Amino acid sequence: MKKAQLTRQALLQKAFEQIYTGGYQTTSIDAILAATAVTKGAFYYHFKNKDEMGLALIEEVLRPTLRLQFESLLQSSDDPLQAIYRLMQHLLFENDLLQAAHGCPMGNLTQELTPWHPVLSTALDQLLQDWIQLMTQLLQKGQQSGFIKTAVSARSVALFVLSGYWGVRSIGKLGDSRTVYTAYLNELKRYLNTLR
Amino acid sequence: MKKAQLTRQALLQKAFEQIYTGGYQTTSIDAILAATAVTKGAFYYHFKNKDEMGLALIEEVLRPTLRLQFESLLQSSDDPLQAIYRLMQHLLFENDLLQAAHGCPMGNLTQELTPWHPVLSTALDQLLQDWIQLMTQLLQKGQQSGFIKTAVSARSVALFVLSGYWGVRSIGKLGDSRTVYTAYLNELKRYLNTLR
DNA sequence: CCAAAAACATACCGATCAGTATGTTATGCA
DNA sequence: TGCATAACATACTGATCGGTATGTTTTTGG
Repeated sequence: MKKAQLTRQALLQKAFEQIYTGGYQTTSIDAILAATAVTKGAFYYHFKNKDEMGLALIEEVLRPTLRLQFESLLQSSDDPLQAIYRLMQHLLFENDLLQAAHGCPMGNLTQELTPWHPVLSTALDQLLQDWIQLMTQLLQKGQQSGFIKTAVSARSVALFVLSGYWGVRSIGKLGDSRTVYTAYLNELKRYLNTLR
Repeated sequence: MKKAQLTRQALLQKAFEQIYTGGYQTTSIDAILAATAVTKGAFYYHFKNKDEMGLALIEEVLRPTLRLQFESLLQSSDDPLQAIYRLMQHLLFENDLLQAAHGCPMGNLTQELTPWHPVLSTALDQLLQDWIQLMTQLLQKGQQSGFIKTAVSARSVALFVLSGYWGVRSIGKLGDSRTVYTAYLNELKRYLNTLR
């Protein structure tokens, strides 16, 4: 990789970390520069402004990461319900990029930016739609292969599951996230089994 | 009510509106003052600083509102599962204080403040714990009166339901909230029935 | 009615922060 | 090798915003 691309990646990476743990507004460009030992001139050479960096962050960091998670989800089991459960378990407990106290990166950004930043919100919406659609298709395939009863709406289930995930990550940011997550996973497992 | 208390209430009310629709950081004190025709001197007479106003907002606006919602929930039906469903339906569609595009006030604040504001986060956590506990007790009563199977954990269910609610309100802020909400409610109803 | 405190008004300050202006150095290519 | 441009460095600006200093008005109690 060219050296210039390396600094760009470094900026995006540190920006992601700081924004994930501290929020978008709270993370100043100066703080990112201090953490990366990059200067302001370099930053504004690579990005027109802070928002464009945010956009690049969504497209070049968040999107590939999510894609990766979902691919491992697809390979984790033939049974889509078990695959979904394992994914959630992984996202809540085992993934070392995600930390309990800091919630879901995408959920965090959505919540913070939605009221006042239409451009980034639209980008996040597109990501979410992909996410929903992938899980819906997975569930539909599960219905065709007889794993899941056909009486339920795959899209509703996908939405229901993702809602629960976003929500529990929010709740986990407040109190004792470990016990919250285990309680949630228990009930999620029970819920998923009612779909068979 | 004394005149001084009226201005205090006006400040909290407008602050709530602006913070609910625009976020905590984005809402400047100056903006609140402009909306209320109150001056800065009056503001800092009533509140030591912005954060103390945020705390008053949580305790004096959010808490009573939630309490009100829950009381109407308790009176809405003998069947706790139906009561919960009706509450969610009401919160998502019928409540005119809450608007689809702006999410859940408490969820919004939690998401935005958690990373960097421990004091307000603690206050929000206490509110949430009340919320969870009330719903847990409601479910336990439902188990005792035979509405709900005793095999499930009331606390897990409460957490599961509240997570879904917070999550779907987040998701609803992004895209077409109406269809999202209806799909969610459909699956929620199905889920709740599996608890019988 | 009048002092004292409550309640409010106005002008200002200092820090932060996104963004810019203007440079300098590194790199690739003819 | 030299030059054009990419890539970065430094110093600065203008606006915003939370908070303060210092007033003035209003209310209250004796």
